[in-house]
Amino acid sequence: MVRPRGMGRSKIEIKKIENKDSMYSTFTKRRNGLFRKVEKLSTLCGVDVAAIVFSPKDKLYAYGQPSVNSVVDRFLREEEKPLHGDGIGGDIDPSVNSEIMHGDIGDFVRAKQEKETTVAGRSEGGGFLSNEHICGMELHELEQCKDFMEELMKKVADRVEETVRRRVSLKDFLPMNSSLQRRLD
Amino acid sequence: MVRPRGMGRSKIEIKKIENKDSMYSTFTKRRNGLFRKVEKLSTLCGVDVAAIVFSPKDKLYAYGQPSVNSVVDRFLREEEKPLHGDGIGGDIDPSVNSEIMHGDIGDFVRAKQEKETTVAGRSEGGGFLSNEHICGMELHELEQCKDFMEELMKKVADRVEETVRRRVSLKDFLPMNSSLQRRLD
DNA sequence: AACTATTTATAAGA
DNA sequence: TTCTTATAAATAGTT
Repeated sequence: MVRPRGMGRSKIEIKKIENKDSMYSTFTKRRNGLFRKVEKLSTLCGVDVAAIVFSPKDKLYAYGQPSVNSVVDRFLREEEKPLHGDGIGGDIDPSVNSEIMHGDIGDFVRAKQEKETTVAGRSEGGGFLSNEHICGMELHELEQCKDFMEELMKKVADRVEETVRRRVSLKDFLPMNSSLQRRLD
Repeated sequence: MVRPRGMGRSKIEIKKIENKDSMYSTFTKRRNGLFRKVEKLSTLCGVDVAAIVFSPKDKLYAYGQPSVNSVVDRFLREEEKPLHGDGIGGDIDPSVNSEIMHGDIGDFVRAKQEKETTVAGRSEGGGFLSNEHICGMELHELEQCKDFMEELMKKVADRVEETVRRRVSLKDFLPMNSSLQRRLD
């Protein structure tokens, strides 16, 4: 049977798409494409990236590594600093850049990966706690998960105390709190 | 005149690029590519979009329509609304209930999820994050650890919300993230 | 920066 | 919505 050979893509003008169906279709495809790009950029370069998109119906979609909130919080902290411009539809190049090691979580994770455990903070593929995992858990399992994470937090907090040699409360782990950030920058 | 120079591109694995020169080059190219995508999506669909990127040296780059700040502000306002959760890597579905769109990013997550992993977090002994591990971490690594756990917390919280469909007192969770806290209060 | 072989993204259709 | 496929767009490796 002779299929009229698929029609391929045609070049389109970059201007608002008037046909609503086409527009929604394009929106979904391109939004997904954008998020894929974010993920790849983040993984390839070990950097924090986020994209925030409002749909034609004003629904919010956002994606970020390590999380949208952490990137936004970081953005806001930078914003507070003077000496940088915000481009309207423009770009920003804020002042100082410290020599912070932007190591991936994979640094400490990789060591453990030998034992079949992928920790996917930077999702290299459903890792340590994938969405599938979490969605497959019952409440009691979630509770165990909670307990486990509490334990981890304590360990980390303890370690921070040792390292920094002064009191560090768990509050310092709040993304908004800049004191820890300052020490790390 | 046919010049045989220039090899074409080759496919690359999506994992951290170790060679710094290549990495910086890739970072710049892909960051620009990302911003181009943002602009096109915004124009074609008439929507607000922003992308925030931190470079390997922690410099901030951002682009948005109509401006980064307006999109971020809008994002934050949506964030404050109750009944929505962060998903994988931080995709969000505010306002409207259910119809969760975790599938968006989840698409490629699923695709890579050929390898099942165990919820290794609950390791009984010497698991994912042993004391050894934590004590071997530098501050920047602890920071990464923090971010990672924040992400996990969100996933779990989100799952609880979906499961129970009512407010659940996760206040017992450690106060790691203010926005999470707000949602749960 | 520029170049170009390839890979990736995607517009139209089905 | 999902898939197919021709074609446009992005980009890795190199100069």
